[in-house]
Amino acid sequence: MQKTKRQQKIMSLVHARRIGTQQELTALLERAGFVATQSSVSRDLEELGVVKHNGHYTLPRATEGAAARGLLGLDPAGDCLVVAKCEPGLASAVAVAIDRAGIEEIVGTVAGEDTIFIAVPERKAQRAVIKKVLELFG
Amino acid sequence: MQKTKRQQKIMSLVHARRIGTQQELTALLERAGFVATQSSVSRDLEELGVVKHNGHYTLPRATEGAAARGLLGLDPAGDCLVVAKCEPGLASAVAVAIDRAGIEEIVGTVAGEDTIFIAVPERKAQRAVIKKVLELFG
DNA sequence: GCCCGTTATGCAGCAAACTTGCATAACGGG
DNA sequence: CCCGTTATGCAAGTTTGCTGCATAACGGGC
Repeated sequence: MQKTKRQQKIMSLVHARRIGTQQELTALLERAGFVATQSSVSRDLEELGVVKHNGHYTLPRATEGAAARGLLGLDPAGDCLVVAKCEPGLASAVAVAIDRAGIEEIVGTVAGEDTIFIAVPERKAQRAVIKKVLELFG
Repeated sequence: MQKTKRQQKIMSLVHARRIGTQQELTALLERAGFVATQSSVSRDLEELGVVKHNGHYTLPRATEGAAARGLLGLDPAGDCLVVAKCEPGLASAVAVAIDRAGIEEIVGTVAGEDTIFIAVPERKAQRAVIKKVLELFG
């Protein structure tokens, strides 16, 4: 099974260059010896949590603006959770900001010391929420 | 798949009575509606970490050690959550210990008064996390 | 050492889950 | 409304997991 290695390659490619389309990424993968279709690439990006931002794919890493406000990272978990990592003690403040944004896909949030659990209805909403929260803190 | 339920039954049986052999346990299981061979029971005991001590099977020291440090139980919930029950007031301390362990499958944790939610990426990771946390507190 | 009761394990068969490509639907900018 | 791009239902092929059978390995008692 080459899925794992292909995804690793995708991560390094996404990190190294500005990739605008899945077709482009598919071609780069093929040049690296990983033959796959756009379907698979789409699913890989989904699993890896890579999002398209400003016209190119990028790791869902919190921006400087977000870090300045306590948000360090966002990760999907299962189908219905998004986990936000925050600087110690700031999770509640970040959660309040997220709650106030009134993002429709969010069912509810729970904040601990440095972590927030954000409940969403289903997988599709995870990416939307990650994107919107990043925008909120960008 | 009845493996999980069978193992739960094994745990309750081991907790409730003095069971001296796997044959005996197999018979008790069958009486409870779980038909399985000694092979499977052997593998179950291995997975559950049940050991033979003083001539009968007993729950591993790991659990006792864990209780001494505030952790009372671990249960999967849905596909992406593991719920840890703790002694009142100790959830945060237990959560800190879990966080510090740096278990790779864990996406994030949120601690309440006596309960911790542990987010994992998917179902497969639940078992791994439960096992690793138990080892941590053993 | 030799039995014999007990436990562990290699192997094969079956079932469930995963991965993938194809075709096509859904989305979104212009 | 188009068209480039991305997501997804479906089916085929593959992998992984669970199980029982047969049997090997272990361990206490003699």
